Amino acid sequence: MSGEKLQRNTHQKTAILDYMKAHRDSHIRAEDIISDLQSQGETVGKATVYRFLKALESEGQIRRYTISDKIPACYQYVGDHPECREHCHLMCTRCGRLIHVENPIIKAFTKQTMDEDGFLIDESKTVFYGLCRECRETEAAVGKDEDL
Amino acid sequence: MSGEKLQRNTHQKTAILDYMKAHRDSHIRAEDIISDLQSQGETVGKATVYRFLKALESEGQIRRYTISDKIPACYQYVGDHPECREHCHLMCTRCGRLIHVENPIIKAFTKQTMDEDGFLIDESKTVFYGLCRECRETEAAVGKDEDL
DNA sequence: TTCGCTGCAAAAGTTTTGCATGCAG
DNA sequence: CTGCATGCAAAACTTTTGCAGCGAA
Repeated sequence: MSGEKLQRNTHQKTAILDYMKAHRDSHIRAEDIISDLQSQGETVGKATVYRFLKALESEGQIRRYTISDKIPACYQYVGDHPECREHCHLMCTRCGRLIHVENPIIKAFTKQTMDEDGFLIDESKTVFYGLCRECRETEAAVGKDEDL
Repeated sequence: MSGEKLQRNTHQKTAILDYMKAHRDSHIRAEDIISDLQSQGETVGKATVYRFLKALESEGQIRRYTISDKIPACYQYVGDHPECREHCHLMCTRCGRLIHVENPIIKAFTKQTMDEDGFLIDESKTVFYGLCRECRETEAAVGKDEDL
């Protein structure tokens, strides 16, 4: 639970984690990390990226998910501190933005679900999908469906 | 919006959709559908399965997601009728069981999120992850961590 | 009969692995 | 120094596509 998977602190790991943190409000693919870091002059191979991404995911620092058909897997930084996982997230299916929400209503729902269904919700894993304000406004203005 | 993508009704499509409905309480991979249907004597190729799965997903009848590192993509039937999407789901990360929940608390949360953040939640896409009663009991009894 | 659907196999992508070398501790 | 981590390239998978033939309407 308090796992230290980073047995050695390499500049590759630092670069990847920094990248994830810097892009915490958007969805990024493994490929993005690789090409962006490499064009920044960082030496990093895809094997390292995939390996470290997987390690971070099992530590709970990042989350892996699918937004659309076109993008099989993307990753997002969700926080390394326990309190960062005490809330749930809203993800915009249009722009990929991730919004953190801490809301007592969800706590009430979590409790009720446990009482009625015996189901223990892990809030940190919960993501509400929908459209953020900006995307709704854009969509309303354009009146179109262009997906990403 | 009222799409009829099934322009022709073939036994392959029927078999795939029936399979999805029959297994609506668990997570299944494309590969499972292919091998299970084929061992039932159904002639169905993987191209057809992937094509139809994608069509069903864009229609909203099934949902695609990732549970664990080991399983990149799994699919689940979530209903073809509009009212079926008026609720959200609890998914057990241990056994993959999907539980349907209709709860006024969530409606309140949806409304509040819209008022405060301008974020329009699509409830039908929402999944709460956690442990179902059975898996919690099993886990408590075994006191172990074996994942799926 | 028509033309959308299917299966096959090849192609395109994505992720993992083996192994020699590099570098953090 | 020691041995975990990295990069490369090949392997293993997953998903998509082209195309000829099938079969539902």
